[in-house]
Amino acid sequence: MEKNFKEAEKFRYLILAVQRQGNNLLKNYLKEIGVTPSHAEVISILKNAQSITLKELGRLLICEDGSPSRLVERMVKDQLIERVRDENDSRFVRLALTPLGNEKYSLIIKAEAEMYTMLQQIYTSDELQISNQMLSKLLTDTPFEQKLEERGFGVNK
Amino acid sequence: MEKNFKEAEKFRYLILAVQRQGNNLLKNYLKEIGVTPSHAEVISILKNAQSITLKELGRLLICEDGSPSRLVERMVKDQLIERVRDENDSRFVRLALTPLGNEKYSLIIKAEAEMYTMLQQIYTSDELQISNQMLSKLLTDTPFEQKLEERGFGVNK
DNA sequence: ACTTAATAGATGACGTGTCATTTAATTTAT
DNA sequence: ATAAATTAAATGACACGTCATCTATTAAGT
Repeated sequence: MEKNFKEAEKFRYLILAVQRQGNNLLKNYLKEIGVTPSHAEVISILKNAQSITLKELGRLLICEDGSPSRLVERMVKDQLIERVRDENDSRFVRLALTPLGNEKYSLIIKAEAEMYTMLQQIYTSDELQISNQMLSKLLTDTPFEQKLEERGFGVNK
Repeated sequence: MEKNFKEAEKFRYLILAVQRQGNNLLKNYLKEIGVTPSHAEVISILKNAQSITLKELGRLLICEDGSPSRLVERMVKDQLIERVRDENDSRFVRLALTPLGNEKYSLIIKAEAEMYTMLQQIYTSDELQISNQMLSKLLTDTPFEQKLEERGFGVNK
């Protein structure tokens, strides 16, 4: 067994740094659109799964766990999405993009594309795949594995 | 140029997921010690660089940027560290571990070692090195590159 | 039918990180 | 020597995520 944890410790901080750096980058790209990276994630999910419930959204979100009441609350206030009580079971709230939310979506796609392009300038296609495989290994048997699976980012996708 | 951003998008969410999963794991390990991952980072830095100033701490921290006044404030209240005004230039505040902070440090080391051991059970030594190289590439010419360098996690360390 | 259990979501309280501003101390310029 | 500029840290305001608790609605058990 390894008793030298230097590389492991380095990995820990690299993951933190890369996540924060990427988030800052995306935040800047999204700033002029007036949304945060979390907003962008919600809007993207809603675009691909209209009329989802709050609970289902929570199951799909990577940026937050538990029920995203607070995040949704803010986005409703910002007129990005709207809450609609379910007809059959009024415990559920179904979420939908507003016209404003739809407008933002097309802008978000462009901002994200810029970031992904930048990433592809640093990593070759092979490197990106290898990195994804390596990172995926760390999520085996964690709640995130299922989230990513349901989002279409599973191992064999 | 790639127009298919699927892998890049997957990478984005994998980084977020891995960071959050790792943070949750560490948070649980540290819970019984009564400190957070951020606390652990500060304590580790202070152990290796006694009598550092608040500003220098800010330069070294990965978990937060800017001046970590708030983080330090809470840790002082928790009696983990103490503030000492610099004799020569009383604008500066020098930070030092309290006896309690020192006690926590030895426990933190053990908790972190458990996590690093777990990581080493998932990754081979080679995989870990490759991952670190890959992640490091993303931080080229970013503020984090310098932080990691100063922390002893530079490219050739 | 009525009571109890389970479920979805909302809410209060809290810890946390960030930014802009303010305060205090030192350095520089005149 | 004095005034202005610079610097370190503290502080107020705010956005965010998490947890425990509460409310409302539906389902299950008797």
